[in-house]
Amino acid sequence: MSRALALVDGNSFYCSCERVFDPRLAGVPVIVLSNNDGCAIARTAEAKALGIKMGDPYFKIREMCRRQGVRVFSSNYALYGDMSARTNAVYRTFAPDVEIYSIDESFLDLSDVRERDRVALARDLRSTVRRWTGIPTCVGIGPTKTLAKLANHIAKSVPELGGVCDLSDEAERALWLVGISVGEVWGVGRASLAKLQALGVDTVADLRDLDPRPARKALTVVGERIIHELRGRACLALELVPARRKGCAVTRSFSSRITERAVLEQAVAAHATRLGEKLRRDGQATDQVTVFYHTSEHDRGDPMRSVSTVVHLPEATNDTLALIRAVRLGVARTWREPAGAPWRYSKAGVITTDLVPLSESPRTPLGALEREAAVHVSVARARRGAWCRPGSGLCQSGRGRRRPDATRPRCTARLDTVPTVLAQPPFARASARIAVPRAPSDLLLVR
DNA sequence: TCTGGGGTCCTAGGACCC
DNA sequence: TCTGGGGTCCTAGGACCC
Repeated sequence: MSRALALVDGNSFYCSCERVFDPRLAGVPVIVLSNNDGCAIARTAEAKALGIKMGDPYFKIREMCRRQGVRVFSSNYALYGDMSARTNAVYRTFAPDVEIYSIDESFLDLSDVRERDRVALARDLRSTVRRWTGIPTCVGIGPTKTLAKLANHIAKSVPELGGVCDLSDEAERALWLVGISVGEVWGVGRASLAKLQALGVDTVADLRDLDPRPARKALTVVGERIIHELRGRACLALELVPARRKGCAVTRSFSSRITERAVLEQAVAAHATRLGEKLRRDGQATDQVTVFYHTSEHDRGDPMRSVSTVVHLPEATNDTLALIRAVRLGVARTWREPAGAPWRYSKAGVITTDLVPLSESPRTPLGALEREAAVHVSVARARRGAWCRPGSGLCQSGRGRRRPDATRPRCTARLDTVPTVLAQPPFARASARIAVPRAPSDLLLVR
């Protein structure tokens, strides 16, 4: 039996969750906003038809929403998480092997289902999920994850398919691939799209037929994997056991700009508290916390400041009080009283990137090496327009799906690096790393 | 002409995802 | 007035070691 994966995703998932609990929202444009009601992160088809884009700042569309009768919701992640669990419970009654890929997407292993029965099963799955949870879904089927994703994209964009698309058949698949832009492929973002277009690659079929070796030069091994996946050769495995989380962050924009140290300290303490909750829930711990805070890149003309500092803890912990002490220390080491116009900070957060299972965290070793925490403070003049958050790994121009503005200046902020030795002696952590044998080929992630 | 060589570890930054 | 909050993986290059 041939390998077959289905990607099932909830349509406009957050909006659909809201609709489950208020049937009057059916047929009405609905959007859900990000934290602080900053921008639109979920839109129903009716809202998309009004021209509302993913990530649109709410203040720019507020008036239009009012005029058009768009129902607007703040996000409610407890609700969405609960609904996600319900949909996955239904998926498991159709396929025992399910990888939960995101809050609204799961891969199902349909390899044991006969090829001619797969579409019917997918239709049954859709209607059952709709009946039992109220959530509308689409299903894409293919021999690899990348093709299942693409099939799901087709299922969503071609209404005649009734929400299900099966790309198992190679000849039929080839017909679809010539008509789809390469930018729709999972893993091809804005930067890769530009490189591919320069190589004369416009459609998914073009990419499938590209020689993998030059592709690797332009797009790294990731691009080479995509090509093999598009040809039906699986490079990405179904991951049934969720991987241990490697990092954890709690960050928030302030609802309004802040200038006072006490307010900042309160905020980072709250973030540290939340961080401790997340770590304890996962049975993880950390021995270093990065604290950052910065002014807004949108406040051109204001004095700008971006701070990121690493605070080392004596031993790995997930204790709230220890984490709060650490982040307050981070603020104490970096806070500056303004000489002139105050810095108006827009966002703060705490990040850990080196989590260990609590059971593995070693006791403080005697005579351990002292380490230094470097405090990076960048001061960028607004008129120069340069801006980044050094040391945080969170450069605005390079991360996430933020940065639609290609003209935004790159990170050229001047860095003043001020090494700071903490009063509390930091300690090196005995290595908890376990050597993992390398896969025979770096291409194949399938086990 | 020519400045050792190779391995590992770590970090910063880029790119992508939802 | 008002522009999200998380994550992952890959590569290059420096530090360090023998």
